[in-house]
Amino acid sequence: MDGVKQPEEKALTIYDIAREAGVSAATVSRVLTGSANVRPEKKKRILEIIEKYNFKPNAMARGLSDTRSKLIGIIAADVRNPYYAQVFVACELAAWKLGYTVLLCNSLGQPSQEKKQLEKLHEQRVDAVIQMGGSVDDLVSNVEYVELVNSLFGAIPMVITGKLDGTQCYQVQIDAMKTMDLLLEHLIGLGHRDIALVGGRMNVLSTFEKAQRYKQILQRNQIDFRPELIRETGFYDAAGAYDSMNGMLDQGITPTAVIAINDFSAAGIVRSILEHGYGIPQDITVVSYDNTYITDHLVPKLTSIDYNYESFGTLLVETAVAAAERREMPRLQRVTPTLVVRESSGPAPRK
Amino acid sequence: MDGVKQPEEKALTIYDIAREAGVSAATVSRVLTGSANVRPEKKKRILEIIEKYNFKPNAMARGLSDTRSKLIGIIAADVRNPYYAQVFVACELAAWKLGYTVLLCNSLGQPSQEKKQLEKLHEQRVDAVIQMGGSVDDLVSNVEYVELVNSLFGAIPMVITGKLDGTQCYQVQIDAMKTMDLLLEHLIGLGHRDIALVGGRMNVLSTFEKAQRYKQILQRNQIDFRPELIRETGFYDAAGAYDSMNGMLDQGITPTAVIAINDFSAAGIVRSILEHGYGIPQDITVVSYDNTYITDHLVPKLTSIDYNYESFGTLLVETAVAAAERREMPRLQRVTPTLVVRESSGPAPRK
DNA sequence: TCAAAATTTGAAATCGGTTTCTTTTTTTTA
DNA sequence: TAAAAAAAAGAAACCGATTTCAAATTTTGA
Repeated sequence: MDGVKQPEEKALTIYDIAREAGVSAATVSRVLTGSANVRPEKKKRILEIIEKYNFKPNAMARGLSDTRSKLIGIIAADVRNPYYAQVFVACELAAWKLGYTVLLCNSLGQPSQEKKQLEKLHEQRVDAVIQMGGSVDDLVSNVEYVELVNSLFGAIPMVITGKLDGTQCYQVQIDAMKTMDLLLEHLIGLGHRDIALVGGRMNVLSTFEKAQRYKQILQRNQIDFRPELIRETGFYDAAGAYDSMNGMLDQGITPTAVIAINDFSAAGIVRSILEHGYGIPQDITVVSYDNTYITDHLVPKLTSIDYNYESFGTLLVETAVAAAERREMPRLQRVTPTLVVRESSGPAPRK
Repeated sequence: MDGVKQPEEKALTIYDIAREAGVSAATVSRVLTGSANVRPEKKKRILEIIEKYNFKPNAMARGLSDTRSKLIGIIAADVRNPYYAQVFVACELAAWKLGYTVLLCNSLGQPSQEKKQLEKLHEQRVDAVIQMGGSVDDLVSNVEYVELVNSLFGAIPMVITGKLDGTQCYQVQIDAMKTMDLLLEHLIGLGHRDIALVGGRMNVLSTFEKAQRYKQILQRNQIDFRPELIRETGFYDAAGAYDSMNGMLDQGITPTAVIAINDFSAAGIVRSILEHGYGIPQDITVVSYDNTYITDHLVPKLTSIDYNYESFGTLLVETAVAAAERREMPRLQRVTPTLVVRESSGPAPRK
């Protein structure tokens, strides 16, 4: 093969800069960190040399010496799900502003993978870990994972989007109850009373909370709760929701509105409804969670709950950094969602 | 606030392990790296202690000492685009298998950001960088970026998915010509002759190549090239393609097939076509690039070009690691795409 | 059984920064 | 102008691994 070999070349060190500037390494370091005074003319000279070679101090050496890597580990269930991608990008931006870099790991729904990744992040000596999805979203916490987190916790603070019983993790949650309040207020306001809830798994904290709130609000509005309108699919994908919705419609159960547990599920639900010959929203209204770009791509565009990703990501990172720097932070914080109304929701049809 | 402060706790070191095992740190290190023999009974004892405390060696210290961080930096245009997310996850999996961890940066289409990120990755002393999207996809390479890459190249090998003139970057490309061959073979085989190409920007290498090949293949099939059927939108999003497709249809130009430059664009095109009262694929066939889950979510499901993400990601990472380890690798490698036929493509309607 | 060879092991240097502790230089003030 | 105070800068230790080199131990074989 017409192979090519990468040239070997070592990067400059602080000593190279020091030599060229005729000062000691300590002085260069002081310029780099700004931790102490350096005579202006020397400082200028050193900065010029740094600039000239575009010198960047070795982060490993720096991190070793001050035991701070300036790295934040992020464990997400799967960035291919735009929900996680949105949160991730928001985190990256926020981290960048604070001088931190992010290390992303996708657990892909495998608890064993989460463990390995957390250990790997520890090995990299990340200053903090943010975890979203996976074990930290389960209603019943995974004992093994709890143990690992606890054994690491003194060294690595963790910020999670759900909960992990028996740990001291910082929690930044989206107010799940509030999301359901917004959706049902919207739907009931439009005259809907037969409202289905499709997708997800009830042993996921947020899904469970949503379902609980759903029942509560129906009751408060004197609407009978019909168990057959809640469809737990086990997944958060389109296929599961599609099958589930097909099942419901095939059984002759026709709600006037459907709440999809996320945008992926909404895609499957929309397909099922259209294939059954119903119009959206004339016959059936569809609303969803996450407000990813999918809401914009489907026909009709979806009414969806927005999590305000920018502030969500910012809060996650700020909490992580504060914890890393051993500043005081509330153990639990909540982000307020909003409702974005688009084409897929309309008044309930007359019976 | 009911604030909480993170406990301070230092992680174990190799010296702690050595002390407890009654050996020197060097011996522990030898067990960790497997670089030299250690008497079996000692090795066993040391491993037990490591296991007992779940000790993980400090990656910064290790990296400093052997000048290998075992980190691969990835600069992507935007993981919120599922195309990049798919490639990224494939890279992460491949990297993990080789013992590397990935650092993800989203350049979000800003060249200044790319520069900063590349410098940051250098600061972290990543062993290699993989870049997809942004400057490395431009037909005309950005001089400033080329300079930066060249100045860093001795220290950090780069693998890119496009090209960067004047650099020695390793290239792993998707065979763009082949993608167009597959699509046109499919469409022409179905009887289509009025085939539009919508979305993207011609100063992006892959898009340019696709358009070139498009003309070539039409000519080869004695089909007149109609310039008004190529619509450069400047973007790779749904909105741009939607506007563009609306423009085309409103002008009374009605192709029987439309090639969308990516799945996002396809979403916009589908919407436009449906809103104009045409059926897909009865009246107009739509095919797209990327084969992300979006193809599955739209109604109808999209026929799309698949890049075989797993092998693409694997090749990117293997090239990066080989370059990092100064092994010989071909400068240019290509990945072969395939066509996935779904509901959105059908025979050309009779005139 | 004992010297020679082979294998293990530990002490110390090293990687490239930061930081403490002195020493030197500069500035202030009497 | 000289002494005291303040500021700047260098030498050296340190962070936690790996690795070289030399010393100690074990194994081999005559």
